[in-house]
Amino acid sequence: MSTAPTSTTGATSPGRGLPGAGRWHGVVPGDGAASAPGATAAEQVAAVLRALALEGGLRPGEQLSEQALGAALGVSRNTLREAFRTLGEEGLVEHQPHRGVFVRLLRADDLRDLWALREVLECGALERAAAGTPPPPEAVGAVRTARRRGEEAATAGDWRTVGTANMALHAALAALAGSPRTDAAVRRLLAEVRLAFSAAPDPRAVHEPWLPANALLAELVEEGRLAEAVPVLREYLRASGRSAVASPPTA
Amino acid sequence: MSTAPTSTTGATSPGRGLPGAGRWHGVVPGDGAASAPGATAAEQVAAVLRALALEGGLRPGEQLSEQALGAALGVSRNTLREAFRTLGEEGLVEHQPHRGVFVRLLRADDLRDLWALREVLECGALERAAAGTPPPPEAVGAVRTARRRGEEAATAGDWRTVGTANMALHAALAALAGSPRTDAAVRRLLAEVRLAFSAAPDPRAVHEPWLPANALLAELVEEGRLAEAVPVLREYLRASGRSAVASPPTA
DNA sequence: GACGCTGGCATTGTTCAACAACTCGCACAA
DNA sequence: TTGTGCGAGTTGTTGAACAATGCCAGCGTC
Repeated sequence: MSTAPTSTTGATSPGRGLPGAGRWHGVVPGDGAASAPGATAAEQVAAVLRALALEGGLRPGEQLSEQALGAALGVSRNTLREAFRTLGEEGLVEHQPHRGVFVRLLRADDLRDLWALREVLECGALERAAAGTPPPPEAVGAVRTARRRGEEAATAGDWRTVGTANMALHAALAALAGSPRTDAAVRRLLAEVRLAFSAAPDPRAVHEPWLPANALLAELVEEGRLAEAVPVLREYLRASGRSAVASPPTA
Repeated sequence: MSTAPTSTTGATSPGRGLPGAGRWHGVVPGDGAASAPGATAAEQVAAVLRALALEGGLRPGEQLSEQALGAALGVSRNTLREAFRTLGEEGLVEHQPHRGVFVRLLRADDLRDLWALREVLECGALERAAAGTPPPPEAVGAVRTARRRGEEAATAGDWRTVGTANMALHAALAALAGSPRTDAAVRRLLAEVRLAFSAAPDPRAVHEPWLPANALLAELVEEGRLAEAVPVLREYLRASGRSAVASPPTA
């Protein structure tokens, strides 16, 4: 299991310890990974690291040294620790007491678990939305926007953005239920899903196949046919899960 | 540590001081809420505060002062902050930047949301358990144990423990699916549920009515009739949710 | 009297330096 | 080869200090 080549650099490697350490400096100030200006430093740091992990800037299994990262990001160890705790609850990093914080490494079992729970949560949310009062226009708009963004990015060949839009679409579908706790749970799961995809060598192969299904789902939602969207989403997730498990990210 | 005035802090605060502040001292040392000895201080603090919040030791809406609490618990502000972060992710406290952390206050909408998601998650987990391979004996044993504990506590008239066992039973039911992420999500939800119940004036009225349903569920599970347990659990949760919303905790 | 402003004050946010506690790799000895 | 102790390095925690923010009371104005 410890086949991870990155683990060897765990202790002290002045030159090669942290891959692309210097780049963090360029990421810190006013990075595109917008974090609210009013946010605290810990939240900003968490946002930066989240973006980094989700875009493949951090290798799964890699250890995040408090001292090195704190220096690179220009924050104190205490602030960095608060950010770590936030990311830990999101499932992006793993905290091992007295050992350190490691970028989460997802295995086949994790992927199965992830997709199984997604099916329960997302389909459950959509079912609730279908059973209750029609969702507000903004919620439907979010679905439409996510679909459009994904298709535009696909046209532009920006497959990583397609992946982002894809996650946004699923979040928007779940948000139709109008349940803040469902939203939070789905957000957590999708963060892990993105982490799993972040290491994919060919983003296009990962994201492109689902564009037609996304379009169908968005159209059903826009037409208010939520009940019909539920089985579509369920089949979608099952196929997607099989695909993800078949091509494990940590080949 | 012995510095427990807590009155000085409220010097300029004519409105509301910290209700029951002095009681913290009695709970801190070797409290029943056992936290693993190997755990870090931050985790121990989180465990103490969690137990306090769940047993009504902290009033919903109450502000948790870093300085006062840190002094009372004998830890530094930084450590306390880490514990706050943990509890915040569990939904037990709410962190408002530059204002402080407050014990979570659950409103009627929160209760509706909570129970709706419980239905999706718990029933979804049970359905999955029914569809897959039979759960391991330990998982079934956990259900049996939780049921027994609840009934014993009821006989003894210890209704707060009945509530705890009740939550454990629901967690055990969801755990039959064998999904770590489902377990984590359910644990989070149940923590909030316990928080909602913590302020109940009459624990018996809250917990006693569900003992028969618990027994039925446990028996179905022990006999391997998981599929039959699903609708039972669903009706259970709907009735329980109606009851909880009908008698809001912050009457 | 009601409203808006401007202070002071308490609390939170963050940093820093230091020490304690722990893990891990490595040399050494049986 | 195996076990053990040592030492370096990391994480855990503290305490103090300062900055930034929010709250509240007092004041003046309308």
